[in-house]
Amino acid sequence: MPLRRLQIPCHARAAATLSSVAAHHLFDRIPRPNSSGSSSTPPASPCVGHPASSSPFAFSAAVAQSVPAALPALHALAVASGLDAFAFVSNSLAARYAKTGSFPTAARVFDTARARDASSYNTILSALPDPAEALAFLSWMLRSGEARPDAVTFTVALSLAAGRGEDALGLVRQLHALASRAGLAADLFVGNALVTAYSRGGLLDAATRAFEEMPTRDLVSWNAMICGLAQDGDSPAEVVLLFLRLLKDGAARPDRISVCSVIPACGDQGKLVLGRQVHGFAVKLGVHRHVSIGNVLVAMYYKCDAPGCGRKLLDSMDERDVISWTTAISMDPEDDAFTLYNGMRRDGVSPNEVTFVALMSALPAGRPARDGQMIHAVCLKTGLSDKAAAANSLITVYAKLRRMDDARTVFDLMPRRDIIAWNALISGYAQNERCSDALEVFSRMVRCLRPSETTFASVISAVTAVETVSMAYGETYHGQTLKLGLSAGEYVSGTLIDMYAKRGSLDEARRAFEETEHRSLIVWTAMISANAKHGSYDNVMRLFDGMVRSGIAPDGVVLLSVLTACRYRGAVDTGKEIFDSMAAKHRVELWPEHYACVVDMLGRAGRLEEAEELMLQMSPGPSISALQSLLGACRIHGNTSIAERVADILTETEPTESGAYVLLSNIYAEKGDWGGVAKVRRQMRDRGVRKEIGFSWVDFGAGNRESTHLHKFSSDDTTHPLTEEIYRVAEGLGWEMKLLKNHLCMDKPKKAAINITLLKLGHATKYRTRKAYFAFCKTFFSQG
DNA sequence: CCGGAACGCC
Repeated sequence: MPLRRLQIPCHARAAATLSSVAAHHLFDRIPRPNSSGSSSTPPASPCVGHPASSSPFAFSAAVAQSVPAALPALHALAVASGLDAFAFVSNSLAARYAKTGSFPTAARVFDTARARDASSYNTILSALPDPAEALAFLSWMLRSGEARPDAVTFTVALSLAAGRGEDALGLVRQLHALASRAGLAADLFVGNALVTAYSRGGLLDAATRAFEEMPTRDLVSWNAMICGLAQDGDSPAEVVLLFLRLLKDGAARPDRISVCSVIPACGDQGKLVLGRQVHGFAVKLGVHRHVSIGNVLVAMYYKCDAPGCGRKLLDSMDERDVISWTTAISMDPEDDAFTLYNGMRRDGVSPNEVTFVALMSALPAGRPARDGQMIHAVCLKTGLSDKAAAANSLITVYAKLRRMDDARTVFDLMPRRDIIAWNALISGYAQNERCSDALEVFSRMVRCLRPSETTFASVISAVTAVETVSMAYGETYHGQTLKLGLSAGEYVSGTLIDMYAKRGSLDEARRAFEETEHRSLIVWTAMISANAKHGSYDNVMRLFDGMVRSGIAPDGVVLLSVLTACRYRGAVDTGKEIFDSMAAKHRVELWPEHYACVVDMLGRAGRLEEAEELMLQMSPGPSISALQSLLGACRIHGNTSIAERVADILTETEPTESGAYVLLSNIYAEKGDWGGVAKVRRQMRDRGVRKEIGFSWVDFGAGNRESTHLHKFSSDDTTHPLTEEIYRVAEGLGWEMKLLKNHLCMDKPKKAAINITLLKLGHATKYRTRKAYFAFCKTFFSQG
C-alpha cells in the first residue's frame, strides 16, 4: 500500500523518496470523487478507508506535517481526488509550501485554487517576504471583496504595520477602525496585535487604551504592553508599575519575556534595590540561568553603578553570547574595551557588527589612529564591514580621527548605503571643515534619497565653518528645510541660529530663533551662545532666565556659554554665583572648561587667591588652559608668588613648552627682579627649552573664493614684498589706538596736543583734518 | 483541518 505512506505523517520520510512521476502513475488508479459536490461538505467517499478521500481534514493534517519533497504529489492527489474543492485543503498546501521555503509555489496554489476563503488570503499575506508587497496584497484583498477579512487578517496586517513603526501609524488606525466595524477588535489576538502596533509606532497612549479596552487579556497581552512601554524608554517607572500590577492581578504568571523587559527599566532608573528584587524573582521563576536574562541583568548592574556585580555575573554565567560580551565592552568602566574583546575571543564567541560599534565608540578621542584601523581590519576580516551599523560607525570613527579619506573609502565600499551612512560622511566632512566635499556628497545624496534633519544640520554647519564659502549656500539650505518641513527641528534651528550669528548678524540669528516653534535645550543653547560670542551679556542673561523659566533644565554646554558671557563682561559676582549654582541647583557636572572659565574671570578681576583656590579644586588636576590664563592674570596684576606656583605646575606638566617660562620671566622683569629672570633663563637652558617663533596669519580677501590668500608673518618679519607699507600702516594703527585710549580721559589741552600729533602723522591719511578726526571719534564712541 | 500576537545588547 504505497499510497498510505503519502498520508501518514510518521511515514513522511519514506514519502519524501517518492518521485512525482511515480506519484502521477499511482494517481491514475485513484477513483475520482464526485467532482460536482458542494464545497461546503466533504464529498462522499468513493473508496472507504482510503485516507486521501476519506476526510479532507485528515488530508490537511497530513499536508501540515509532510516533508517538502512530498508536497507536489500531495498537491496532485488533492486535485485528482477533488479534495481541492475545499479551500482549506489548498490553504494547507499553500501554507506548507510557504513554510518550507517555496513561496512561488504557494502563490501558484493560491492563484489556481478552486475555492478561496479569508484563510487563503491570510496564508499568502503572512508568507509574503516583502512587507511592501504584503501591504499591497492586503489592499487588493480588501478591494476585491472575494473574502471578508477575519480576525487573523487583522492580526497579520497589524503585525505587518507594527514592523514599519511610525510610518504605518495611519494604517494601524485604519485597521483598528475596520476591525471595530467588523466586530473583531475584541478578539484576543487582534487586541494583542493592536497593542504591539501602537507601541511600535510610538503611540503609547493608544496602546494603553487598546490594552485597557481588551475584554480578556493573556500573558502575551501583558508582555506586549510591558515591552511596548519598555522600548519607548521614556517611562521606565511605568514599566515597573505595570509589571507589579500583573503580579497583583494574578491573571497570568509573568515569564522570561516579562522579566526581560522589566530589568532594563530598573537599570534605566538606576534602582539597584528594585533590580536586585527582580533578579530574585527571576531566580524564583527559574529563568535566571537563561542567557537573555543574564544579559539584561549584567547591563542593569552596570547602569546601577554596580560594575563589580555586573562583571561577577558575567563571569559566572553558564553561557555567554556575543550580546553578553558586547554589553561589557560598551559599559564596563574598569576594563579596557580591547581587553574585554580579547576575553570574548578566548571564550570562543565571535563578534557581530554591534560589537564593533561598541569597540569603536569606546575609542577615546586621543587614541592613536592605529587602534581604529585595527578594528577596521578585523571588521573586514570577519566580513562584518558590510553591515550598515559597523560601516557607519567606522565612518564616524575615521571622521573623529580626522581621516576623511579613510571614511570615504569605507563609504564607497558599502554595498548598500542607508541615510545614516550619508549623514555620517557629510557630517564628517563638515566637522573637518571640508565644506566643498560635504556639499558635493550632499548633492549626490539628494539624487538617491530624501535628506533628513541631520543632513541639513551638517551641511549648514559645513557652510558656517568655512568662511570662504558663500553664505548663499546656507540661505539655499534654509529655504530647502522650509520646503521639506524640516526647519522646525531642533538641530536645523540650532545650526541656523549658529550660522546667522557667525556669518550673518545677530539680528538674523534672533529671527531664526523667534521662528522656532518648539524651543528645546539645543535651540536655547544655540541662541545663548550666539549672544555670548557677540558679547551681548544682557541678552545672554535675559535668554538664560527665559530658558530656565520655560522649564528647561540647563546642561553643561549652555552654562559654559553663560559663564563665558560673564567672563567677557567682567561680571564676576554673577558668574561666580552661577558657577556655584551649577552643582547645587542645576545638578550639572562641573567640567574643566567651567573651572577654566571662572578661574580666568576671577584672575582678570584681580581675585587671584580665589582663582588659585578654585583651580586647585579641579579634578583630576588643574587643566593647562586654566593654569595659562591664571599665569596671564598674574602678569596683569603683578603677582609673583602665585605666578611662581602656577608656573611650577605648568613647567612640570609641559617641561618643553616655552610659554610658561617666558611669561614668568616677563613677570620678574616687570618687577625689576633680574635674579628671577636669570633663574628662569637657567631653567630653560638646563631643560633645553627653546622659544619657538610665533607666527601669525591673516586671511586676506576672505569671503571671496577666488582671491583668498593666506599671509603668514612673525615679529620683525621683512619677507613680504610690501613690508615697508605694512609697517607704516601698523605704526599708524598703533598711534590711533594710543590716541583713542587717551581720548577716554581727555581734557582740553591734551585734546589739542593729540590733534597736533595727529596732524603731524603723515600716514594717518584718514584724519588729515581736525574735522575728519572728530567725526571719526564721534561715530566711534557713539557705538559704545 | 490551514493562516495569527510578546523579548535583551547597539
